Amino acid sequence: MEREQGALILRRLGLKATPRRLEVMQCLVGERMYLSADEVWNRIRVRLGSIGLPTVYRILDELAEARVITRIFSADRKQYFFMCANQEHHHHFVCDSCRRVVDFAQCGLEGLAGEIASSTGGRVLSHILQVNGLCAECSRTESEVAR
Amino acid sequence: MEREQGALILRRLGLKATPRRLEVMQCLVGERMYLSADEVWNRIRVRLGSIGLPTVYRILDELAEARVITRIFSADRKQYFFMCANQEHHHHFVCDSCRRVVDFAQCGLEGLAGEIASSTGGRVLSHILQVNGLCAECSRTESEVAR
DNA sequence: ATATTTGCAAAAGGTTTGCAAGACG
DNA sequence: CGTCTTGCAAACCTTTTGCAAATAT
Repeated sequence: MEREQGALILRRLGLKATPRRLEVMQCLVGERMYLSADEVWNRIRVRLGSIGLPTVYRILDELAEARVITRIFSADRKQYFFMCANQEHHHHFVCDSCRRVVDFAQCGLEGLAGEIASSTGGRVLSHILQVNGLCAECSRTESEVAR
Repeated sequence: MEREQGALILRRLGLKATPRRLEVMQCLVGERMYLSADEVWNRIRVRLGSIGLPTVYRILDELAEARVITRIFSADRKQYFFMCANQEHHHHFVCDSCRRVVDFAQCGLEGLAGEIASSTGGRVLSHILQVNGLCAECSRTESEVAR
């Protein structure tokens, strides 16, 4: 992501285009994997000289709120963040080994929502769907190791 | 769940059938909704006289590990627990209002796994699927209020 | 100029741990 | 009786907050 493009997104959100925000965005775009707040912090700290962890949290919250980035569910109860190019309804295939994320659109839950509604009488409002596994590369590496 | 039945489950897991464990299990069976550790604690505290919150956590961990209970994902980063009668592969329809849980089996993800594997070259190992909304009762109540 | 943003230190809050005392089988 | 459990207090660790100083527009 160009610096200018990041600034544009921020202004559209009514946020000032500060170096800290631009670095956070650039960091998340640069990675093809999800990161925790402190991982983002450690990466951009080097380049910014100094930035507080609370600031990173504040920025990540703003961006997640604005749906510029996505929170990833994790069993360790930590928050992870990922920049998705895709703004349509979609889900993530998350690699358990390298944490890379691949989007996929098909979720087939529209039909399921109808089934649940008619069988239970309730109303479906949202859903969480995340597929975990090994990406192509890690899958290959693992089978080589096994040999 | 009968007390004796709970004891049987515990013994099969190689765990001693202590009053604390039995109460935790009975509490979760009695509720048709998911509970946080401290909610379980507050409920069984009354009957046990005294029990520490760490003990509740330890018991919930053991039971979740053994898949006797399920952890529920929540946006507030707290852990919630629910006893599922159903041991087959299934998912939960969670009511956002009263937190009641309804199982459903259909998830249609077998096909999706294949699609992801063939399009990305990766391997699907697991998935998280949870549907949120309003159960029949809460859905009804809400529309009454709206009137 | 002024509202927004940030750093710092400290608090919050859920969860975990260490260890001695107690209970189950 | 020996091993598994539990209570208690304290630690942990991620995330949040308060407020004064700095910065973007």
